Amino acid sequence: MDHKINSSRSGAKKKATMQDVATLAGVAPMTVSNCYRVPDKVHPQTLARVLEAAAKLGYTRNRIAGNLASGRSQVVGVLVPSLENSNFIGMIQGLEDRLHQLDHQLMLAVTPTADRELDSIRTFIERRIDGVVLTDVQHSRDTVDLLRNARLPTVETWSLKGPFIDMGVGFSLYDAAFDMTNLMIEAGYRRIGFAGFTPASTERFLERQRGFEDALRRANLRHDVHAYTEQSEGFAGGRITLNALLREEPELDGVFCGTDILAAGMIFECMRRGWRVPGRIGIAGYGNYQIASEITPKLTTVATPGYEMGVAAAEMLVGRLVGAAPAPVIRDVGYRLISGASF
Amino acid sequence: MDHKINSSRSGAKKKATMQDVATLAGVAPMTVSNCYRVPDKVHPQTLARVLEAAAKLGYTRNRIAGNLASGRSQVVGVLVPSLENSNFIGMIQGLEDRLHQLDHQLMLAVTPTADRELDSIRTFIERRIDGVVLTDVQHSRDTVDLLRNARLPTVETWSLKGPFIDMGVGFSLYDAAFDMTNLMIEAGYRRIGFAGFTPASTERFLERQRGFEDALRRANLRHDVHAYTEQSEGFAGGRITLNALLREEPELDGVFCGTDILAAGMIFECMRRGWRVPGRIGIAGYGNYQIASEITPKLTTVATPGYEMGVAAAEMLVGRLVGAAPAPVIRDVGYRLISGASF
DNA sequence: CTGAAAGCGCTTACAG
DNA sequence: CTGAAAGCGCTTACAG
Repeated sequence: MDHKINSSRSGAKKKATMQDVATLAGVAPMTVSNCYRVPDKVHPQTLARVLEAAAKLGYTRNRIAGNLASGRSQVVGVLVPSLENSNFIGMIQGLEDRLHQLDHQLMLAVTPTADRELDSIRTFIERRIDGVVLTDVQHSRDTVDLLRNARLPTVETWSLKGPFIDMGVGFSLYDAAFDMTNLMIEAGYRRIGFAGFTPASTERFLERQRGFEDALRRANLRHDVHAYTEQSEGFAGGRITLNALLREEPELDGVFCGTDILAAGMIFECMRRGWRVPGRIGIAGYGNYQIASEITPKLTTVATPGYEMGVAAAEMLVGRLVGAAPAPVIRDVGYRLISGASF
Repeated sequence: MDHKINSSRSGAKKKATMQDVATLAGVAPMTVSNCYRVPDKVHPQTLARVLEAAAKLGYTRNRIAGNLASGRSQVVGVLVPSLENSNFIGMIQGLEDRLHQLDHQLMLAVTPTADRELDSIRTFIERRIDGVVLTDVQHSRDTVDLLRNARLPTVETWSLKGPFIDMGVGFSLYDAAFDMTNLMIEAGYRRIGFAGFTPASTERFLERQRGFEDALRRANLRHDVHAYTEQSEGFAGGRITLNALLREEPELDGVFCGTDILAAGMIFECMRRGWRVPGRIGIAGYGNYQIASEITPKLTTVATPGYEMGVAAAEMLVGRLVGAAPAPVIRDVGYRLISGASF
């Protein structure tokens, strides 16, 4: 036998193949294959014999070869614009967990720009991934075309609206804000303000703000107390917006903050003023960032369902691959209100 | 031609192959292959003709087939115990960035337990990854054996000490703490305490504490002012340890906190007391968490080089694969002191 | 610079 | 429950 091909790892024993296992077990290679793919359909004694032979040889199946023959890679690609955002991390975690259970693997690409997204998708397709998970629904024309032409099962996340290339999963920012605001109203708050960032995430903030306003409107309460600050202000934005809100509504008794960073910053500011939270003022957050549970009082906040979205995306993709009944193409995974002590 | 094999995607056009491109371009399949692998060695005119044919057919190479033929997958696996820890995220980011530049892909597994780690490595090997990056140097006997027997290029991270299965990359916690403490000493601080968590991360904290103590010892300063708290206390740990340190050393003028969470909590406590930071007291952090730059004053802290570690791991792995000169097996990526305004 | 031949290690649809 | 034959789409070492 000629081992030259193995030259780069000249010291390595050649890996055992299915053929080797078959020979040792006294069966055909296909039977070995059956042992791994459909063990139920193999006679228990045969199965035992084969597995023993495999163990003796230290055999590990080569799924690359299997992929080529079957046309399925059991790999799903996920693209996120950044790893800084804990929402995306949660989604990756959900994907990984569920995919692992479903015997699929996760290939990750970080794609801060449209070019890089396109590039990574192209590479993923060359690697014959079975499906792809995209962040958000804004993608270049080229990306959309590429995905469509390849007929690659695709899930877009963080939106319920689309337009979707294929499938979508998300939740309603509006509903989340609406519910949270109602919770504050039910708790007795009557003069509630909204604090948000500007202008970066305008679209996403607007949806929250509409939910906020509609809840107040329905309760016949004042719904036009808003304040905005730059994202770059960090915690200081909490002080800035609190001051602004108080100027507009001196009787302010509650604030719905568009993110936990603002909420935390506002709590720090209240601490500085000697205001009790709650008591003097109630504060709601959004995002369930790490700080939400570290701060005192813990924030009552909205958990964005990154993890759940990842799980759903994994299920939608694998469901499609195994050819189950055509599942719904858009999934609403909802959200959770995390109950803290900040109002 | 029989298309039945394609049954699960019956509507799909069959994908073009290298053979198809070759036929259209009037060359041999191998020449098409050459166009992709070694374009420099192909006559420019031939190259152009082939690429044109490929474009016309919407051809995308099938790297799965290439992998099988070449024995190289150009995929690197990374295993992290959790995605909650921003240090690991940084490492993944570094890996992904560098790997992308080197035309390799990243497969990710989250492995909170030793069993899951072993399981994922097994799957990775079945997928014939070219190398693997592990978190830390504590791995089960089975994992070590599996990796050794497979002769899979392996990099273990976050340690300089090993013992390593193969290669290792890390930095010195001791040096980082030593340098930071010296910085405080040079800044004029004379009664510096150390605040840490207990008992979770004992080993890693001890290394920091030794660096801290040696720096003070060298300057003939008191080096036995320590306080510990539970990790679960979050920011409150800053208050707890500050109080404890003050009981031991009423003249305390500085604190080196084992993590930014403690440092931030301590700043909040100082805020509450009306103490200026710095001025009344100087505070150093560790970890360069997100909060380090969000808080006022910004923390002077140690940046753990997760990103750099990922980059280094990518280079070590790919370097090994292309068979470059046997590179050093252990790499110290150092650390950076982030200069804030907290002392 | 170009290419013929063999082979990478599996899985497929099916018959027995 | 078992297996013969063909084929998945590339890359290899080499000769010309």
